Amino acid sequence: MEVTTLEHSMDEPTRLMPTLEDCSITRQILDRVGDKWSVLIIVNLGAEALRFKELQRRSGGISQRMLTQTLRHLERDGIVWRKVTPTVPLTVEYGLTSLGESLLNPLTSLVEWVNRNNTEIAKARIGYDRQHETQE
Amino acid sequence: MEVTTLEHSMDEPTRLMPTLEDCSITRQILDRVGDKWSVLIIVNLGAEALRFKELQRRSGGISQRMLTQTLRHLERDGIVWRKVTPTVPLTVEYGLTSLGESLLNPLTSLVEWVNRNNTEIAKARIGYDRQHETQE
DNA sequence: CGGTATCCGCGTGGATACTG
DNA sequence: CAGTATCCACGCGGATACCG
Repeated sequence: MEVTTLEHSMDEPTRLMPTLEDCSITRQILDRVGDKWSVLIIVNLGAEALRFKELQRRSGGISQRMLTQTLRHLERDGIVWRKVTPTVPLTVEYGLTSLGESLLNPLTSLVEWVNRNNTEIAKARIGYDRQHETQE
Repeated sequence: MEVTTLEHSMDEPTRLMPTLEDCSITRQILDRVGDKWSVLIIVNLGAEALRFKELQRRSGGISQRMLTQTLRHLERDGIVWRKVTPTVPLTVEYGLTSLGESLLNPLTSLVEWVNRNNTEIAKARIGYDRQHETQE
């Protein structure tokens, strides 16, 4: 990976800036992370492997269709595994692969950033909205 | 770096992640990060403050409308600042606030994760697709 | 230069019904 | 239980035209 040394006058030391604009694959993965349910599913599976119905219950109001779709995408990307036990009725379990586990870390730091800064963001929004409510 | 095998016993009730499903604000920020252009804009502004046109040129094929919209959202959230200099013609500069700078870190780790694992993901996709191409 | 306004196609995702 | 199939509303985002 090429390292771009940036002369930051901020308190930040040198940071390597990964080029992302040229990798279409990066865009694709980011889209996956950014879609409506992926993060929630990954986090829920991060604690333990779960069956379909249980996963659905823990994921708030996700519909059956969206849960299936999201799981298929994540399975295709090698982030979750799927194990079918042919009992009657069927038992299907989902969990994170090692790749998925490794994704949990950057994802966690992102979620933690949000949790750390959500009040500041909320304040910023209020300030912005007040300043721009000249006329409605 | 190999994945630290975090083996969660099934009876382990404690969560290793902050709960995100109950915070609607978290969902909102994640949506922002996940939308088509935000990450690209933030990373581009991470290097240096930029004027509108220059930012547009560095952001590949983003349209004027989407760039404006994305910047307004990020400004509202307190992630980027906007400075207007009333020259003729107008000079408008955008940059990251300290909040935005702090977001750069988790974002970078996420992008780096993608860069580290994109080949593995690509392989996983090929394998999945081959296994599921029963008929086309 | 740095936007806003308008139109519109297309994909995302919800609701519902049905299957193995 | 764990899906698939179908229909459809909504909003994202592109293209284009115009403004201060």
